[in-house]
Amino acid sequence: MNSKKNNAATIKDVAEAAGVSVGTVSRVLAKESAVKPALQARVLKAMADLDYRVNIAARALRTRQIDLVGLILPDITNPFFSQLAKCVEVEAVKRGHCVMLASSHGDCETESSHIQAFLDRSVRGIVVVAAADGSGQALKSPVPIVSVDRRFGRYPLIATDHEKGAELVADYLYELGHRHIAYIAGPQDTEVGRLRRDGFVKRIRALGSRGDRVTLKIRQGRFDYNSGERVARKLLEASASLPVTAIAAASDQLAIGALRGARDLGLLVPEDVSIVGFDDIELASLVVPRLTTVRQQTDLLAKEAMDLIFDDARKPRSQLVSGELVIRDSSSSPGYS
Amino acid sequence: MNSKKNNAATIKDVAEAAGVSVGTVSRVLAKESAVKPALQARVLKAMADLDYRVNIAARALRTRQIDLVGLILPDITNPFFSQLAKCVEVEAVKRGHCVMLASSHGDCETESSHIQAFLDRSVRGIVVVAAADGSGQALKSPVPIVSVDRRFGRYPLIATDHEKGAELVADYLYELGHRHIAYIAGPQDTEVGRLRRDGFVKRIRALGSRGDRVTLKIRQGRFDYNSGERVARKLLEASASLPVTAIAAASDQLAIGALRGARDLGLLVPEDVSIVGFDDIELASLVVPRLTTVRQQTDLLAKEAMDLIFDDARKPRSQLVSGELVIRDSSSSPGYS
DNA sequence: CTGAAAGCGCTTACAG
DNA sequence: CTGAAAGCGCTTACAG
Repeated sequence: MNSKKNNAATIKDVAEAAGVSVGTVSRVLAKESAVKPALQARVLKAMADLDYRVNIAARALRTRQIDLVGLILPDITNPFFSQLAKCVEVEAVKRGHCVMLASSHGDCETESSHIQAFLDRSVRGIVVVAAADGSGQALKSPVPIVSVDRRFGRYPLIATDHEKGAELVADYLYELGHRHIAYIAGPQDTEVGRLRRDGFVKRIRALGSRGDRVTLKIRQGRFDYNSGERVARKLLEASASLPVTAIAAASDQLAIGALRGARDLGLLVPEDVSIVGFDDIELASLVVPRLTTVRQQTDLLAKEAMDLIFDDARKPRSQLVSGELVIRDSSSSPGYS
Repeated sequence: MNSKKNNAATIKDVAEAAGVSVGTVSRVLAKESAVKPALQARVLKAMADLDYRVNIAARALRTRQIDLVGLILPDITNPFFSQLAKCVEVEAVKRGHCVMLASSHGDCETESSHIQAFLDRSVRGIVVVAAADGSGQALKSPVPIVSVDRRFGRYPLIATDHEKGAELVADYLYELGHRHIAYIAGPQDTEVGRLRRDGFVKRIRALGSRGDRVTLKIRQGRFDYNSGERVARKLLEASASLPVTAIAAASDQLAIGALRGARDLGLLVPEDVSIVGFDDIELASLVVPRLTTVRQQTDLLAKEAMDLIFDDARKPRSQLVSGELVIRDSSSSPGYS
């Protein structure tokens, strides 16, 4: 019976080939512990000769840790989330980790079952964009969890300063001279939806009470293209008597839907109505006309989140990342032609 | 010393609590093997009482398998790929598996290092959209690998019938009466780019040699928005003398970029120029005007790929999924007003 | 600095 | 049908 099987080489095979103990091989694997150069060289050669690859499962069983971070998103096809996923993956790879991806489809139970699955797999940490407000309340986790964009349970949240971002838009539209404004809100059962709306509405009201009066219509949408189109249409059809000159939307997708809605009614943007979004997804600069919006710095959001997971020293706490107003072609002073 | 630690319960704890051997617990875990109902009930109760969760790493070490499939994409922010990722995730969850996501960023070395990382983690199989033509040639894998959309090495490929899809577009434009046509090709170092171009060009030439002559301009783009805009602009500016009445693009992103380019030149779509895409990403039905395109059935692509990974019985082999022409508002007969 | 050995938590022949 | 036991491939005190 040949001791050499056609299976992959193990640490034992390497130890034999190098004429050392498995402990020594393990130590050169770990890099930290000092091993005499001569032995180290022999071990390295044996590993190369045998095409040795460490067995991750065995290591995970011993150390109760694995180079893996979990990422849970409501919907990977949402361009903002896919942008975020990309950045999270980049940050994970930088740290020598892989990422496991799961979709909650906006459902809390699906979400928590995925979290449990990640925990079962001994992930190093979990990044989650919560499925809905109030999800994840009951959860206890042995590893760091950090929520991004939408808060999960009582875990720290890394998010854009939605309120301030929305204020930027309010200031901008008011300064342009708009006094008949509509706001298409995101879902009010999400914190993001509420913060953006509150930031916008409060600021507009404040401006209106100090200076010129402003009429403000608030409409409810989801975050997607279709509801943006539908709501904008109703808004613009209905406004024959008291026309709205500007629409601020809670997301770029809503705004892009609104662009469509306006177009279908034969209205020109920005001549007849200005439209402003939020997020600055890739598409925002490509639609016709290019969309004025608030840029979320996804790379920073991802980096902060991963720092929170990997920096054991740092106290885990929520953090806001500022949004930036990006002015493009979908906005102008009212009545401009 | 208390035998009860604050660590999670193991199979041994469950065995003790239920008064059976660990083998028996393992058997009820496996479900297959028959265990007497009375014992089974005791074990189940003990598991519930102790909030027992099986240790995946230990199981993986023993069985050399883990409920994990790998997914490698050139770029998750590409809407077609993110759609595909969503479908793959859904199919994986159906089969009780998690998915690991990695981005190759179009780089072959990054790609192969991710493949290796997946293999090291004992994934059940890998789905990969190749970074570039010819990538993955050298690779040997102990688990099934299947490529989707862009072939990886000599592994089976599940893809839309790009050639036939492109022919659909050629037939459609010709029948509408277009005789001055441009094609914006995808990268020719990708099979997809070549197949779509060849399908389109050959069919147009065939039609042109049998019936009315057709002038066909072929331009080179990548698959993204920006190159579509740039190329379309040059094409339409240059065509003052011999105007092009229709542009077929190798992807929706190209086509949407072309829409922008046309718009910036003051051209109306479809009145001045028809534009047709390929893929049917979500956005295609939301841009202004709605884009005529060829729909790729991502759900089917994902399902076939996963079937290939999980159906050990089935002979792994490539398969084409048909594309469907979706006619919307960006195309019409030439000279239509 | 290095080796011998225990042990992580499972699964699975092997008996009975 | 069930139990006792070996063993998957590592890491890490423990000696020396």
